Amino acid sequence: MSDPKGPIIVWFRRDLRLRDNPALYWACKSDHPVLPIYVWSPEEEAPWEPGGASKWWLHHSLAALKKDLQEDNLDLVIAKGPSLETLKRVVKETRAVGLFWNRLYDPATLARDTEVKTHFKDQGLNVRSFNGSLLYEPWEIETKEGNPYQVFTPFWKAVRMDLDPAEPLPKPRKGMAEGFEHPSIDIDDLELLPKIDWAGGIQEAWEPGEDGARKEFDKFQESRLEDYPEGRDFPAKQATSRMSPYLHFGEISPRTIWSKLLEEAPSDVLSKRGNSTGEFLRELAWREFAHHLLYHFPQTPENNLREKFKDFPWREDEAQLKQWQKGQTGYPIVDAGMRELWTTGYMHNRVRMIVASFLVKDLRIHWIEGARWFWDTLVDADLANNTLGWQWTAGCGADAAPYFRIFNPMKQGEKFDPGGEYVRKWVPEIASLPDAHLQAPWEASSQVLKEAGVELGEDYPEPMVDHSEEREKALEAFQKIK
DNA sequence: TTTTGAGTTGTTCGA
DNA sequence: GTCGAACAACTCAAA
Repeated sequence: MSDPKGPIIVWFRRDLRLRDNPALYWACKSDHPVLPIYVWSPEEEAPWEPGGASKWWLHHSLAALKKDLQEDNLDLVIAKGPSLETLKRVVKETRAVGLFWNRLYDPATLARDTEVKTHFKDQGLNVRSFNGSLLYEPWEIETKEGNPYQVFTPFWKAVRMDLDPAEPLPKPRKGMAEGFEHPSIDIDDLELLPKIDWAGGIQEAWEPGEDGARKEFDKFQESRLEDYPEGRDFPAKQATSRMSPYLHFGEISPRTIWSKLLEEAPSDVLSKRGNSTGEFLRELAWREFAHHLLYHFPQTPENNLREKFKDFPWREDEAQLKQWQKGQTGYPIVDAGMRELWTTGYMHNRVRMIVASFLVKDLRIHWIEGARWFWDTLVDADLANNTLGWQWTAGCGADAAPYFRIFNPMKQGEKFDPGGEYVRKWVPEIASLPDAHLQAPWEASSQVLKEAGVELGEDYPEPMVDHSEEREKALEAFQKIK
């Protein structure tokens, strides 16, 4: 059924870019026409189908990709339906000779891709998959015993110095691939955008797509990187890289980031602490670590990595979970974070830890409830990172926070939002309180509250629980599973 | 096989 | 106000 002049299909998934895209690059290198396709099949990622914010991002990324490909005379075909069936149909209709893609590593898509690969290989197609989203393949990095690393520091020591990422591949040259016509549905037909338009805040904060990724990275490298080690802890500063959604959807590759940063810095920045380039690349290695862990421990999105946590006395409390989700806990720094998330699809990393600690330790609601909420609301929702982050906070994951590390929301607020800028932005109803009372309004005198025009329980909630009491209860709960 | 050192992001208490 | 110790014991990774 295949035709010697038939196309090679490039199956786009979470690699929505032209530069350093191995599947696209090698397809364009061949002397076949290239047919790029995106197949929307969220049910194949169950139970982690992309959430609302993620779908918003995807919509705009696909539009950007389609436009970018057009400049190379390539027409992105959009389809929906089960991947294997859809690809079978397209292969048949186009008499394709090859199918290329970049690998993914989460359990659901991995299983699907294996099935797809087997099917088309049996059909005699040239099926090739590439590494487009990691610095190393998960199976390449192992301890001397041959096991996957479960502690970050030895992992980082093992990878940082020999990491010699191949030069990022260039954008395929125009004219290398002849356009190939095939019917497509509209991106709009995928219905990725919310029915109620809640995305205004996200729209303002982000520009999805490969161009957006490069602009954001350039800005980071030029102006935010130098202050990164210090500044990244202060949510009002916006000193983080903001690369997470772009990395998740593959709009920039980690290899590109790695090589761009190292070409201007000596490689010993990786071995000593305090250098901003090294500190940031270390964070990129955390992303790598998270993806390797998910590959080796595919049960962890739902299950504790540490077995003994099965007896942890989690509480079920729908009402409290809702208060947390809506940013109505009465703890300003927590509420600020949860509202930033709801409005912009993003939350500053420092604040993610604070709100996560509050859910898991103060409320002792199961970490998976937090993971699910983040999954639906974050534009950078990523199964590997989300799983590692929540299990780390809860204490049940790899290299986890020790049981006694319980964030104090008032202290964290005073330390990392000393001028109250972040809290005032997201919790405007208490913005007139003086700095001294901003992180704990219930401790202000009635006089101070009155002057600020704040009536607790009316304009802004009383604290939903008492932090120091809950801290003690959390410590007790950990005693039980010792 | 056994031993040894070490482990992202914190808080509280008492000197 | 500042500083160091305590907060458990365990698991991992390497020697």
